[in-house]
Amino acid sequence: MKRAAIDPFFATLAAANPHPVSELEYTSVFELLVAVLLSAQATDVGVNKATRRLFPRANTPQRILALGLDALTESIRTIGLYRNKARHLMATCALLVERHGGQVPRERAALEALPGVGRKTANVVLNVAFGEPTMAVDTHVFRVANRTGLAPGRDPLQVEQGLLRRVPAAYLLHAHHWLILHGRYVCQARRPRCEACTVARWCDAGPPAMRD
DNA sequence: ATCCCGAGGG
DNA sequence: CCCTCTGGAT
Repeated sequence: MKRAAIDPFFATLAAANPHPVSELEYTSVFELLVAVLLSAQATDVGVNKATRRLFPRANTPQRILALGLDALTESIRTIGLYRNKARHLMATCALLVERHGGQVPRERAALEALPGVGRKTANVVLNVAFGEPTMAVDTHVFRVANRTGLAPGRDPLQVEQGLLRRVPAAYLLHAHHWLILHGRYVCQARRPRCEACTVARWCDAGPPAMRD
């Protein structure tokens, strides 16, 4: 993708999604952290199904610790990788209580020190909960950035650096959600819906007939 | 590089 | 059947 195309690319996505909100359901920073931790290799629909069972039973670190590993595991059993996620979440809750007064920390290093929390999850929490201009690179962002030529890279970190360099500052705060929504509903993995795509004219993979 | 791992779509 | 889904730990 040409550099001059990047601004109109995001302006078009922004116009289509005036309020780019996560489709994950949460009512606190801690619930956001849990939802994102559970979202690894899972759909938002699947995450919401699990958190609708879990949060009424326990939606604070203390309550999850009190719930116990077995009950926690049972509560999220419908989601993929659920045993690892339950173990990680339990350990994360223990750390939050021991080191952070039961609060979700705002520092990247502290976030990434939590079991089950890697760079992508930390970037989401920093961006969505604390308003920092980070770029979380998940499967959608990775695919869209590569396919369109917006920010090509072999691994997520490389794509993240490319996006931080290339995405205009005005769009940086919401670029994460725009790229996810675009990837989920238009630029799908199996069969990208180029015929319905509003930014195909700037896309490296767009049909030649639709390109500038 | 490999493992984890259910649900939904094609 | 196969692939994909807002990855992280070993």
